[in-house]
Amino acid sequence: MATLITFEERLSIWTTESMKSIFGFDDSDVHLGVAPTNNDKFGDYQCNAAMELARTLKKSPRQIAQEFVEAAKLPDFVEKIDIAGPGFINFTLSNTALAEHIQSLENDPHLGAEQEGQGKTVIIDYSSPNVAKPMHIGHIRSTVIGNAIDRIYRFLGYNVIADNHLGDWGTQFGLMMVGYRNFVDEEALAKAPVEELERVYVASYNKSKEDKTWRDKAKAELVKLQQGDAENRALWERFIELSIKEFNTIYDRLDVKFDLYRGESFYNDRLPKIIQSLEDKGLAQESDGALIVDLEEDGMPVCIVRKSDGGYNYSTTDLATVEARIEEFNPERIIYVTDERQQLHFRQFFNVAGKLGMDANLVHVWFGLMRLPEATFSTREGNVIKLAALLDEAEFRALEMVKASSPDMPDDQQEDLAKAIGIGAIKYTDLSQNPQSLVTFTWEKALNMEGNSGPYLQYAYARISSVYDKFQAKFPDTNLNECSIIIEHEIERRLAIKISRFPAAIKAAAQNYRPNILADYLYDLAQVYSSFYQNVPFLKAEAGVRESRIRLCRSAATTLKQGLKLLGIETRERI
RNA sequence: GCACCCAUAGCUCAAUUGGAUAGAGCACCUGACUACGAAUCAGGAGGUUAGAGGUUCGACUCCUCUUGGGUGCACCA
Repeated sequence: MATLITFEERLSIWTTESMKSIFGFDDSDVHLGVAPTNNDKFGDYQCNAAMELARTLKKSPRQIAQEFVEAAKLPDFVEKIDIAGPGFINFTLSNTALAEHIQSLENDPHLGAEQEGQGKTVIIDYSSPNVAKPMHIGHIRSTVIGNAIDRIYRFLGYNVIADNHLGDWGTQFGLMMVGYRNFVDEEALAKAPVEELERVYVASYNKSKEDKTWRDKAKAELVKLQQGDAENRALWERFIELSIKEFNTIYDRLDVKFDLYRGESFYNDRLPKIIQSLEDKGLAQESDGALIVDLEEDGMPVCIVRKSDGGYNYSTTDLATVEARIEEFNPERIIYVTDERQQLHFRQFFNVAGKLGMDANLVHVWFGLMRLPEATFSTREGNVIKLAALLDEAEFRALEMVKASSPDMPDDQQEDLAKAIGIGAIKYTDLSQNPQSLVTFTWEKALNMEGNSGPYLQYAYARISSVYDKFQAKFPDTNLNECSIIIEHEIERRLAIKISRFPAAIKAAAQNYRPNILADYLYDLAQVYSSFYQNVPFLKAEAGVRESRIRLCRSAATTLKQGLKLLGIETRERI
């Protein structure tokens, strides 16, 4: 297994130790390891330490590099070392070592990725739609990004608990109760439950604005619900049940699975205790009838933990949620995936959690809002796109494409393929950009099927699969595992290097909570593969070279498939 | 008013977190299907990284200011 350590790690360990012994120091702030080069003409990995060490060693960077190169004994997997520019030390791996490494990766289900999460539990809180409101385009990012992070962490060996923290509690339910009893259309409810519930809510909300008795009635129903009134409770449970059922149809289409569906209401019993401990610690104080935590010292506005009417709000619920999660799961980390508007809230509540001594590493992964080229999405403007409609459209466009390019394929296979491609396109669009950037929604971009897109990757995968199958049909007696990979051609080398960097991409994506790092990597990999495919023969290559190239293809395919799976994007052997 | 975020090719986005000549896709131009699958490939053109200072061997990246946009800021979550 030792050979599965990445070249980057092996080289970094080696340069670090060599630097220390050659120049005689024990520890240093300087980063002595290597990084991948961004251009193959500089070799495969570079070490930049010489420049940084110039000051402390009082020598020129070139001189430091020179002394290092002369004194160091190269590891056997390095073919070449040279100095360039101001003092970059560049390393080129040996082709033999590279080939052997790729071969050994084939036996590892994790393709060389270190199982850093063994024995650690991580809770990921994502998607979290509100009960009785249909999921719309604003929910896609939390769901898709959260799910990719979920998959990546599982892959790294973490015990991941995916928790859908539904918005199932709050003042809106009073309005829902009265609205439901007066306006509901049972037929519409049977057809599209959540849409009808939303309509009911909006109608009730509008009426409450001009009708005070309506408002009072809603409030009374809310109090009854909170006090456990059986009838209201049953109705509320029905809202939740209908909502989850409908959300699940979306999650099924997106291949998203949660371990828990614990809404805010799950933590209700704990809220008074949270308030109590805030008061016991002298953290909370009365202000205008509300109970607040003053965060001025920490440079933030006050955090309200109990409203002047005695009700609790989401900061309190979130605190209780953390407390409960720590007690039950003892997580090493809790990751929240929400949009950027909640940054202040999370900073406040993380701060208060710390003051309460809650011992968990709380991380807010925020992403930029999705907007239209001309405006923001808003319910009032009526320009919101429902998530179901978005997925329908994606599958529809993909189906047209499949029918055009594979007219002879059976209908059910065309449909299955269209789903994989359509959903893949949507997910990839979202996952291939930095989460923390404002996203402008266009149908053209969301459903892009060419160039840097999900379908491009799926297509590359299908082409490899096809070649591989043809090879097996033509040479049924060849056992590829007995045929060595031989790296000679420049494009073979590029592909092998690319494959060997999969673990680094995964690691960076996990560390930064940015699936786009993985998406970028996979796109690069697919590009190198496509170039390989188009520029050198393999089925038609001479024996020996042929098997080597097919085996390299197989490695690329495995990596591509695994990587896409971690983004939640499906692959098909035939497109 | 205060705080957070953003600004990169005509458009949509990257840039291994401070490294070498800032890269992709779309659109535009040129070339490659009688071929292991053209949803592809090979190439061309396109940049004062919003602007001005600073930090250092080195800045799209860090600091300060300016401009332009987004989002929050006491009882909705």
